[in-house]
Amino acid sequence: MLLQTDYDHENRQMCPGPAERSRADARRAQILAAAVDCFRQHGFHGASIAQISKAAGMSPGHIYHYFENKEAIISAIVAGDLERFLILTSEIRSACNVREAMLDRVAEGIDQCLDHQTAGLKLEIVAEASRNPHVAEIVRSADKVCRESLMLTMRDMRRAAGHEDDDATLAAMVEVFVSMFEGLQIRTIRNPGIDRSVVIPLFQHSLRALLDQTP
Amino acid sequence: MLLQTDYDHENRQMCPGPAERSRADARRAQILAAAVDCFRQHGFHGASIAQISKAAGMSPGHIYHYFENKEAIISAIVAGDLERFLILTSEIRSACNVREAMLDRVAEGIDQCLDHQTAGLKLEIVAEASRNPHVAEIVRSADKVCRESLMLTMRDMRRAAGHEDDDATLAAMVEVFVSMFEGLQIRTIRNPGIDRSVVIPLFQHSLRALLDQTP
DNA sequence: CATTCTAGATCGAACGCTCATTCTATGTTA
DNA sequence: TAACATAGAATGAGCGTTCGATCTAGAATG
Repeated sequence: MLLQTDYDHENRQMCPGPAERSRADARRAQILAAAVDCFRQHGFHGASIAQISKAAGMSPGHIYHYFENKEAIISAIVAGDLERFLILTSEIRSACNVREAMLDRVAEGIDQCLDHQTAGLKLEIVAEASRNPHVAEIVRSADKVCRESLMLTMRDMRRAAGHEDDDATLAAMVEVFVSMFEGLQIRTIRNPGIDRSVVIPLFQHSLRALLDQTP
Repeated sequence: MLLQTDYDHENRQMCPGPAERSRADARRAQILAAAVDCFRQHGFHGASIAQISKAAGMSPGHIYHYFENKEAIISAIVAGDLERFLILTSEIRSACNVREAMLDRVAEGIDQCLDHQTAGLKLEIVAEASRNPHVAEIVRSADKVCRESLMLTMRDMRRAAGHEDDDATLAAMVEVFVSMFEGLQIRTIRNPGIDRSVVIPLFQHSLRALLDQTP
């Protein structure tokens, strides 16, 4: 939803149907998929429009019908990435036993962080955010939403266990919680031989200690 | 020591003295400092030789007297970065009470990870390693040394507390341990408003749980 | 001590290339 | 026919890198 220039031009007689409503949206998705591929392989600045256009099966010039410039493609990818993350957190939040749902899904989260391709692009995005103010703003505002969602989740979880924490403590819990996962993205680059099956139980142990801590 | 082409040409009557022995080494350091600055601001591929040469106060061509090409500059920075990390871990290892030394230095480590400038460059390096095989090799071989050093440290620490762990468990402990710190580097970009004074005690709590765990 | 020599230090213009972006012409579709 | 889709060449800027010319400081020479 973010960053989608309203471009609907009457929208094909009311059928928002099958994920790709208009030809324009299909082309847009096609470009984004190709760009993700290229950015993974060469980085934001290493990948050229020529490469992306070749991967997307169209001419370089044609890309500019759908995106204002290269940075707009980057922004769209970042926005899509974070939209997906928001969906994940809202899924966790809607589970009946949130604490167990969280711990159960740790393995899934770890596997996602350990995926080399995914991790590479995520790191590329953060590195870009550390110097590109426009990307930084997208990343930070979405991160804020994610943190707030996680804070609410944790407050419920802690209340159910009889703890009442102030906001600062909850925020810190969220930071440490997220740190561990995001750190794994770096780990998988620096040590591709990491053994997931041994890391998972340790991870769960540490998370339990974090979530159950008494101040 | 790494990446220093033997370039001594008789070395000024035997005085390896004050950190910068020859003029060439001084220039080299000057270029590296300027490059670090530029890379932080624009990334490895966003920063140009022209920019770096201006920041270093010399002509573009002159840089090529000291570095074969741009990637050699990147490699030198990565190598220097990791050399410093190795010094840090060896310092921790040589403390008398290693466990307490480690927990004491958590705050220091956190502050370092939370430094926006440092974190930005570290992330740039990892992102580059995720696609540049040459950088990846430097990063991974140094990471291996660091992990081995940390494993030995942890084994001693755990033995002193009466635990005997196998290598896989120790390796996993190291991974989770390092994950938490490296994750902070991402956190400080995604949420610059992070409150260190609340995060530190939580961090220490979680680390204690990790280091003292009974299998 | 003055002069010449020389080799490294340094410069900055020039090269060839690739980039992001633009523009015009043509194809397609309804 | 009208509006949009698409191609691909053109543009100009900027890139990493090379190269020949100049500068400089100390060694060699007288």
